[in-house]
Amino acid sequence: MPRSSFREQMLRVREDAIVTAVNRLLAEKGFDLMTVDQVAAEVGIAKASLYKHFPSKEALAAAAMVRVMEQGLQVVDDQAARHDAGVLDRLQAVARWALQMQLAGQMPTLPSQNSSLRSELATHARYMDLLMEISDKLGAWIVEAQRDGHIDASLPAELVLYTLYARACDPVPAVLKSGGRFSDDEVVEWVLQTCFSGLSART
Amino acid sequence: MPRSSFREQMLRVREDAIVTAVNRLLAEKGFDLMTVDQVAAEVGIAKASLYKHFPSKEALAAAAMVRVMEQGLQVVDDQAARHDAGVLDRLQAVARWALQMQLAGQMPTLPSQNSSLRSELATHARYMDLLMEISDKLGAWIVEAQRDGHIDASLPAELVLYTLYARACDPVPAVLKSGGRFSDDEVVEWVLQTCFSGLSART
DNA sequence: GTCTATAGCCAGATAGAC
DNA sequence: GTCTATCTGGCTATAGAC
Repeated sequence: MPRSSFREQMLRVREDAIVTAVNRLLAEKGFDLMTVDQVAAEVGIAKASLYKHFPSKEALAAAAMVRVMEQGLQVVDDQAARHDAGVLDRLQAVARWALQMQLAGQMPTLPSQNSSLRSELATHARYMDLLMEISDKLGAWIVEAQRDGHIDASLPAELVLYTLYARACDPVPAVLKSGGRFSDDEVVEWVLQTCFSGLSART
Repeated sequence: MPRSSFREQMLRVREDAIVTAVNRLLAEKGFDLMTVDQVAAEVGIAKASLYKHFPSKEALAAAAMVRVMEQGLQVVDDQAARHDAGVLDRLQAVARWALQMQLAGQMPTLPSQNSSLRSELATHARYMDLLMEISDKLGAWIVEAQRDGHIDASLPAELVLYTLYARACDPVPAVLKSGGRFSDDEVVEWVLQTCFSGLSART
């Protein structure tokens, strides 16, 4: 329908701006402290207009989570296409991306205790699909890394996966950065090093 | 004043019950999702009575944090009194205590983004004193462990300290436990192992 | 689909009797 | 110090004009 494509494009651009604002605010303050008024103000539209695009605050957060997970899945697939790297390098590259996003203030956090948000996300098909696809792919790499002796095979693969996921909301990088004495890159590499050598097989 | 001691004792018992309820609710839902009504209901008194003991919700949380840090300081001092253990064993024992408290639902969490709470805590003398005393003592052990080659000396001591503190709010143990396939002790030891071998000196 | 204005709700905090 | 009842403000969400 070329007749409606311009309007649809405008719609997508507007919704993209909304999701960008939500993403930033979620990264800065988390879901509970983010208000819909702040989102509207940051986008520069009225609050009621927001609700024409998204039916609830939870839906706003879900949209931001979906977008960041699409980006994450892209990173995973990019790593899968590398033929020069082993599974450990790929896992590290994904964790590095998450840490860099977090330090750049672009990683939305899901304060794991909010029930309304969690139940909404659990019923969000696209979100759950992305979560499972990423988990499956990372899980396969983890099992392979354990088989090859790069990751301690006595650890449950779940523990390894959750430990990697937890880097996306690790408070340590932000606190270290706030001290002002280290660069982002230093912080990222230190955290990566302590994380992965903690998971590595005993020598 | 022996005349007033009975009343004062009752007061302390009542306030202790309040702090216990706050502690549990903070561990369960965090500061933002905990309501003062819930605290009052759990203690079995009216909300207005709470405000006779503590002037604000933030003060309630601060009291709970002070108590848990007094317990933590006690653990640190107990470890300092052990003559059979090296610094690494002592650091591990403290981290183990924090993880066990968390899995038992008794470790209050401070969702690091709330500004009203953080500013109140920053002006809370007893809280800051405890934080500094614990940090000083753990910091000394960390430096010693680095000098002795038990912890990677190329890592900033700050990073090591924050990494240990972060175990108290690590989401990994709770998620692993919720799967139901592992015991608390297994989870604690796995997390400790990955944490400390990540910090250990390269061999 | 955008806005202004407001409904409805809930949580933190307080008044005032006892 | 405890209670019941209430105030106050901020938040999500919606009504209704344009």
